[in-house]
Amino acid sequence: MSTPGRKTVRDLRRGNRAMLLRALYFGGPASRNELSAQTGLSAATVSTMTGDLLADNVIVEAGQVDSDGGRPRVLLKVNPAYGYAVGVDVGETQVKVELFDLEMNVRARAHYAVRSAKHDPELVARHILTGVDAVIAEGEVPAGQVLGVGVGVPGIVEPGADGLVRAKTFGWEAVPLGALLRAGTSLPLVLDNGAKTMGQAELWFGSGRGTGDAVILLVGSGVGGTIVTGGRIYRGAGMAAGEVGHLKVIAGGRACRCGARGCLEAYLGAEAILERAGVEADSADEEAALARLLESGSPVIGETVDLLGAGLSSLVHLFNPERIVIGGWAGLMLGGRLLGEIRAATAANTQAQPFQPESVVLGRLGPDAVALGAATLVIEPFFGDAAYPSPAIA
Amino acid sequence: MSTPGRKTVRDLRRGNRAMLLRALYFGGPASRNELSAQTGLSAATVSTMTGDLLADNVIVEAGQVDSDGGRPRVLLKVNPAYGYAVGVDVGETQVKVELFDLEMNVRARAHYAVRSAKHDPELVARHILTGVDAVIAEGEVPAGQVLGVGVGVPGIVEPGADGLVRAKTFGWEAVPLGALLRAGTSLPLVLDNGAKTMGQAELWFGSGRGTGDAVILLVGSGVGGTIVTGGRIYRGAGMAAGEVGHLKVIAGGRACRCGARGCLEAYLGAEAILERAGVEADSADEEAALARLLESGSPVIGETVDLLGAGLSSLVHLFNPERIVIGGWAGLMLGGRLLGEIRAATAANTQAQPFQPESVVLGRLGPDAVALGAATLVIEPFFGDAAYPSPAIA
DNA sequence: CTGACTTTCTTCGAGGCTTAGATTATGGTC
DNA sequence: GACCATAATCTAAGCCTCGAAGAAAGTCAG
Repeated sequence: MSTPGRKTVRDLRRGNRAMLLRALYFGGPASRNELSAQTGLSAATVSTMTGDLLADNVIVEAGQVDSDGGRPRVLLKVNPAYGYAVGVDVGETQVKVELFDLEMNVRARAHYAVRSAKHDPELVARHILTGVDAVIAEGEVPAGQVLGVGVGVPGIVEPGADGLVRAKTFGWEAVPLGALLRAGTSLPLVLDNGAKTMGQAELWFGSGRGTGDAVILLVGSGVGGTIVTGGRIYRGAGMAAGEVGHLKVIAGGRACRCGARGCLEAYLGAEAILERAGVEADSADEEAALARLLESGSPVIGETVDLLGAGLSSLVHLFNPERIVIGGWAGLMLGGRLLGEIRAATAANTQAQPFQPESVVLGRLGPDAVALGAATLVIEPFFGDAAYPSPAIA
Repeated sequence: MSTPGRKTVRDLRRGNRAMLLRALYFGGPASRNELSAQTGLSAATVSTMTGDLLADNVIVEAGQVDSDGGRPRVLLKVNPAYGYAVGVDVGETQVKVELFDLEMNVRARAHYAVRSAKHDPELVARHILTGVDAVIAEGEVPAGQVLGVGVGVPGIVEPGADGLVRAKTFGWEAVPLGALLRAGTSLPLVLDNGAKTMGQAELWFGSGRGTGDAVILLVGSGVGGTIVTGGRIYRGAGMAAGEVGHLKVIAGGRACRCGARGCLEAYLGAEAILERAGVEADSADEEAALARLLESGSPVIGETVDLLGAGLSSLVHLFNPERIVIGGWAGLMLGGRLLGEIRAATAANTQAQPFQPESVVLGRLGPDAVALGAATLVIEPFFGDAAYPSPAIA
């Protein structure tokens, strides 16, 4: 058994405070009275608590609204300028650094091209660090108000202070990216898999919004995923859960770049699809090539849909999710034209009872959400009880 | 986002009380002092809380132990006679009803043979109800002390008051077993999939003990499973999660009795293995037949191990579990001789990083644990904050 | 313009909770 | 028998949330 193990009477207030902040953050502006109804807390408690939060400048007033013949209600909202978070997307071709306020409006950006196929860890770290300084300067944010830096990387991030990253596609074998960054900044750092940061973005602001149990698929050049249980990203015992790309669909089948055979990623990512169709394309023109292939009516596409359906069926039977979100540029391209076929293929592989075809939907945020999601990782502790496994912190 | 939403100061005590009971239940007898250390609660709190629990008769003293030259410590333990739970295993060939005390000692049993392939729901319900009365009478338990009846059934149990069960193998299509039982007893009822009740048993008392994230496989005639996240069984949005048997291993492959193709269960359960080997056997002598097949060195066995390895690999990549437990009579038979091969097959399909071959282990409880696990479902609320999705309650 | 009414928000006392520190209980050691 | 060590309980203090009562800030009829 695990130990939820809450303790003192003070944790109680922390928890309730977090709940109230969540209601305010995701439910938009609300009056004290509405908050009381939403959270179940008494009006008295809401009153003292909002008093504290206002004093701390975490929330601010946001206008008034008349009430039928009574005292008008004062609306409250989270103060977007209370703090800022930096989100970083370490991608195949570039490093993107963006500064967000608490409402996740972009305040500044910095992009650095990276020569494909050559991902020197130290260079990447340097890009990130200069980028962080640049966006903070450009965004004109007071020094103490940056809450932290979230970094979405390919591959698996090991738990631990060094932020060890293993990413086959980058040729990274236990690269201590966390330590490299730690040496150059004193801001709080959070590292996580890019597919998970993107999943977090879809969960908070996109198609996953409001769901407690969901699977979010990121189909780009390769395939990644995020599993949501109980409204939170599930990371497993060693932060490596949710590797949907290496779900087996045909045991002993096509070789995958991970070294094994028959993984979903051996059939589904843009790279695998193009290879299977015999199309040559380097990562720069994958997008155009995939679009052409889709138009051409190649049988490879039909096979791909079938295999995706089989994979989704496995996910349905294992997780019984409320929703399945397909994202990533290739996923959106495929799903944009073939969502009906994908749903049908899934249904064909799945017992009717637990599966609703309409639960398979497309992502709403586009492929740029990795940095956004990485920034939310920095914000998340605000709204949580922190009694959950968190991404690696360096 | 989900809403942990704890509220009043009273929930706090309930939570701490549950934590303390858990420590006592799973950690065996302990002194107040040890409890204080284990739970992190102050000695004073432990003192008042144990006072309450003693007054309520939930715990009892269990002897003394000298301490180096000081006041001897008084040991406390959960009172096994505080209450009793009935566990029911609705199996293919029989209905087993067993009465347990809080320490999960069996106090009485009643078994009812069921003619194979004919599972009249009303008959099953009648067997259960007579069985419940019989074991309570035989166990000589005071009327008010039976805490409830837990029932492990094949197939999927829908959430809701009627306890709707869907079990293809029984030909049950939305059978309201909960309602049928409700009509015949006023005891609290809990229904869940038999693979999950067994998983719960392994989690609490068997090979899964102490793990927070685990996958427990039940391989019998068919294949079922239990997924454990955060120390609790994960049930998904509609109680249907963890259907490991319908994980795809070869998309478009062999037909499964669920109607789809390529499921793990189309290759792995005793039924599927024997079919693939061309052995005729009805459910009564499946066990002997499988044993013979294993001795014979049939190539089917090697294939089976490979496919099991592929399936486990999928589970590793999705859940990153701390441990994988293989249980069920066929699973134990297979794993008993071929555990090394199974581990190797899994490793061959899996990236080295997140997977430790030794994390695949055999179950420790044998196939009789379904009823035991069902009874624990009745006990579980005692130790929990109940703010988690629970099995269907009728 | 005034007074009644409505609705929102704040204040206050009560009841609970956990904690730290003092106190009592219970044994051994010299 | 004096002294010490450890275990368990008692007491006072500080938080927390809640319900009820009161204050605030409008509307609306006459």
